[in-house]
Amino acid sequence: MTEDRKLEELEIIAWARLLKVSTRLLDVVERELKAAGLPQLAWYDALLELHRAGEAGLRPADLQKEMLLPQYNVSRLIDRLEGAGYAVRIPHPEDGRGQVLQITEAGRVLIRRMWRVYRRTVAENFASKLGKGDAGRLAELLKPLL
Amino acid sequence: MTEDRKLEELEIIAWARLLKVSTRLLDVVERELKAAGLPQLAWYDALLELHRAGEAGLRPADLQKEMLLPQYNVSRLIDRLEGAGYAVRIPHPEDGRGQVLQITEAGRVLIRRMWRVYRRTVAENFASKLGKGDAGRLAELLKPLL
DNA sequence: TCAAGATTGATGCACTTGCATGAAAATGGT
DNA sequence: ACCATTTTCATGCAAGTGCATCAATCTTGA
Repeated sequence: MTEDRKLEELEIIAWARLLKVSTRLLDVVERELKAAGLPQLAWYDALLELHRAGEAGLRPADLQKEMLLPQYNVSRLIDRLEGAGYAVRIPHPEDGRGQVLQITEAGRVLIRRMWRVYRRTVAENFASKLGKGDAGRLAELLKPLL
Repeated sequence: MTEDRKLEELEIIAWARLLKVSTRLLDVVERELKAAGLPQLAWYDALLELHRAGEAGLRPADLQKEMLLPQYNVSRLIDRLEGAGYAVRIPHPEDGRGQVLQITEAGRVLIRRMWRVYRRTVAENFASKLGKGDAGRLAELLKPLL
């Protein structure tokens, strides 16, 4: 049974703050990436998944699940990644409908360049503002929400 | 001086989790709103600001600051709100360039309808998953990030 | 084995967003 | 008072997203 009680004041505040913090930080990250002449964070996320998948590659549907994006959106994101030379589509050897995605060397280079900017931005705007041990506490608090 | 040390593992985890939780929950909220035949959350945010501004109304530039949206985006959001009858643009009496935005009665009705769905979704997917006192702790941890 | 249904991925079309720029009014320095 | 600058808001055009739907292939059950 799902609870149906009213939201407490503190719960609303926590939710609002969570929302504000994450959108604001995402905003900063996107701005920094753009300022550095780099693509959107979504490209990073996608390429990172492909990178992790390694030689075996990843199927679009799996990428979709990881990224919480609608199918058509993934399809077009791949279009652009492939167009830019950061990933390739390979026909799936066993499933004639599907394909396998792999990151290219250029893609790996891009990931590293993006990570430098990403890491710095998160360090400056997130990590450095937390007190000692707070990151761990925050992670713990958020765990049940996943 | 901004810190430049590497990110600790726990900090990365906290950041990733924060991101995941907020985007996932936002996703659910948007889906629930749509399922209820209601507009996007952005409309709620905008109308709520206008509602809070009361009789005096709000200038587009102020709305923009609150909502963290680019100027052109706010301009067009207002177009749609006005087109749908939820808000009105009134020429600013003293500043000939500007205008004042006011929520309409229909807008107030919409807010209430949206809040019911919004509240329920946040209660079910956020508040109810937190332990006793965790909302307060979460809010405290996030405070310095604002 | 074969037809019904499910799964995988792409795409046409309408709408939204991003970017650059514009027009109109206000402000500020001389 | 006047011109240059700034502020406020809108908009044309390109790019991205949402939605519905499609074609191709795979799976399942009789």
